[in-house]
Amino acid sequence: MGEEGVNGLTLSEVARRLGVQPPSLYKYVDSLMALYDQLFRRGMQAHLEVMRVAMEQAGTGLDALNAGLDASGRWCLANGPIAQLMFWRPVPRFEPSADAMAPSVEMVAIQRRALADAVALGQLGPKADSEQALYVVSVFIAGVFGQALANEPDLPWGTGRFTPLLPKLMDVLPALYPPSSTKKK
Amino acid sequence: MGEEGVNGLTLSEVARRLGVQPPSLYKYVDSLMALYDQLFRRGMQAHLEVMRVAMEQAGTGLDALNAGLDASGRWCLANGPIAQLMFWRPVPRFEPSADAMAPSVEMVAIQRRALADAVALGQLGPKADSEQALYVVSVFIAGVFGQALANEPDLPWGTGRFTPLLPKLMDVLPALYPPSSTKKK
DNA sequence: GTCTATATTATGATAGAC
DNA sequence: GTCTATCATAATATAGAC
Repeated sequence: MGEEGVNGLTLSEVARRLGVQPPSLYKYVDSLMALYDQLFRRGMQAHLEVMRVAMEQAGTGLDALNAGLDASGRWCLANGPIAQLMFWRPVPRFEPSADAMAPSVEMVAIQRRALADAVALGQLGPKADSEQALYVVSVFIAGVFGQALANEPDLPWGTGRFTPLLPKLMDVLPALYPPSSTKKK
Repeated sequence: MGEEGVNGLTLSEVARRLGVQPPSLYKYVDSLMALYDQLFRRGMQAHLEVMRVAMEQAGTGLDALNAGLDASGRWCLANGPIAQLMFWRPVPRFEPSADAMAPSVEMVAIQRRALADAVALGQLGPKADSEQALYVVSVFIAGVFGQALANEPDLPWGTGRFTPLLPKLMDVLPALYPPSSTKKK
């Protein structure tokens, strides 16, 4: 997928690199689309786990959210093609199964919780406890990750022109959702 | 490209839809990659023109920048697959020619100029007259456009969950690059 | 400027031997 | 669990007739 594009994956090439004949693969996978589904499922699971651990270690509220996005960005950049498969859907006739999508639902939930915590802590105004705020955060991460992957895919997270911008962008969240009082965490 | 993904374009399918045999196409185009280059070049040209007109009509500084990004977003969403070809590079062995890239260079220049104007007008602080500020803006547009195209590709610009966020994000630019004095445009 | 015919290469998938 | 053989399909591209 890295060499030929995400939808350049073929069972023939997989077989070639495994030193095996193509029909042998059908003992392990039902079809090419089933293989994509496996890659999608495992990717979603690994990504969720990485994010969850980072957020739990960081605490609550904005700290957790920032740590989670940082971990997410690192994982996505380190797993470029899988992340593209997960978040950009570049394979026309591939629809992930409900099973494969499950971790994604959970991921949204923990981010939503972090936003609610940030509001409870007075880090953000009440409007940040919303779907819209979640979309804003998703735009930040999608923008940074997308630009990094398209323009400097080989640079590690935290270097280059784009990935260092994510913390700066997260710092303006309070400008978008100003806390009413001035109490700090 | 819309139906099969950007790199699902084939000369055979083009011929099929033109009601023509595949070899006939070689009178008009040297190769599949040359066809991609034409699509890229014309797309870049049209996109630049749309942006330039919108910015000139809107005035200078942040007004021009906002109008340009709005026009850009509309164009990209209305020309999804071409925009993907232009900004995401989803075709592995395709490298746009220098000729095809030329409008892109000009596009960066006019955005840079709008940022400099915004600083001169006191709308943004001096640090906004920088490459970094350009990257921030590109992250905004890439994030919004990417999320819109991936999640709600058929909704027009200005509707849905993501594209209405772009003006709100542009509104926080002064929080990222605060003007030193408080003079307004 | 269009066509037929063809070369070359590749794919996903199945049947069935071992 | 791996293989060979095969089916059906598709792609880019060229040669050369008309």
